[in-house]
Amino acid sequence: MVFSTTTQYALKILAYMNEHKERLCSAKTLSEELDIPYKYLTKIMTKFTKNEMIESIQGRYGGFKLIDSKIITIYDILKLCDGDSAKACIIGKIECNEKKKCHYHDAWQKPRASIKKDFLDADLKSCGVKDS
Amino acid sequence: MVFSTTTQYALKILAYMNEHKERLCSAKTLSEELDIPYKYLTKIMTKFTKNEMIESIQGRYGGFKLIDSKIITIYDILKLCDGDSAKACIIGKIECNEKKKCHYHDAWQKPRASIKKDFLDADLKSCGVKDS
DNA sequence: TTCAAATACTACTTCTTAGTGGTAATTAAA
DNA sequence: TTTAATTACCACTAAGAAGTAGTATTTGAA
Repeated sequence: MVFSTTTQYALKILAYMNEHKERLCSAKTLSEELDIPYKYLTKIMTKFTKNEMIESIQGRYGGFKLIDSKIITIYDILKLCDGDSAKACIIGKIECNEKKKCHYHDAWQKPRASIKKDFLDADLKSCGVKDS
Repeated sequence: MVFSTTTQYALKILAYMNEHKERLCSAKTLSEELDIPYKYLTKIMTKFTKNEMIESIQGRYGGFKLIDSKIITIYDILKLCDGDSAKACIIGKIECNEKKKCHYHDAWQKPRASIKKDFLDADLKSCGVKDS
């Protein structure tokens, strides 16, 4: 189980944008600051924009920014980049449920539930913020 | 976050072998029963054998079997197929720890701990067995 | 209105994972 | 000792993810 390169990039990018939400972030800046290949990064940004996770402003002095009103969870990010992170069955069995369990069903339940719940709770804008 | 095809195959294979530990399982049988491409399966089996996760018996009437004395956890299987499933930092930051946390550190702790603990506890031979 | 700096788009290359093909080596039964 | 069914090995192809290249489009300032 691994988070793809794209997912890791995505998480880094959004965390950076969140830390600098007062200004636009250009692809050039993001690429340099986060050490992500420029062209690959722009691809990811376009994807985010199309999925309305962020807003893009074109033309000179343009860039990207988070949408104030929008809540983005870690789960949303993973889902967009890698697909559903907490699939019901670890071995992809269709008929795997509480009544008819695959061999690994019980062992997978806790990690899976934790991933789903904790990542759905983890709003990008607040998850790095200390409780006070 | 996704379990690779190889990992899913591996989990299926070992669960099947565990359910039939009284006899040898040939690659042909495993391939047919579990619907895994034969040639790809034999590659995985060789890998398992080399890592001493299972035992292989060559020649006619040969096949594969679990080693009675050997404990195999889900964690072992994931590690062999996909690498460490519970990396310390979700975005691969080297300096990410309790003192200096990355943006996602706290959100990742519970799922990560659950994966590590519950998968290390999940012995192949007993994880599908009901408590009695 | 021109221009430079930015995003958007299309297509390609490279690398890794998944899957295939052929053959050698092994082994127990007949 | 022959044979057939098995694992082991080597090399290839196919598909998908990661990364690159070039160009079109957009846009605000000079």
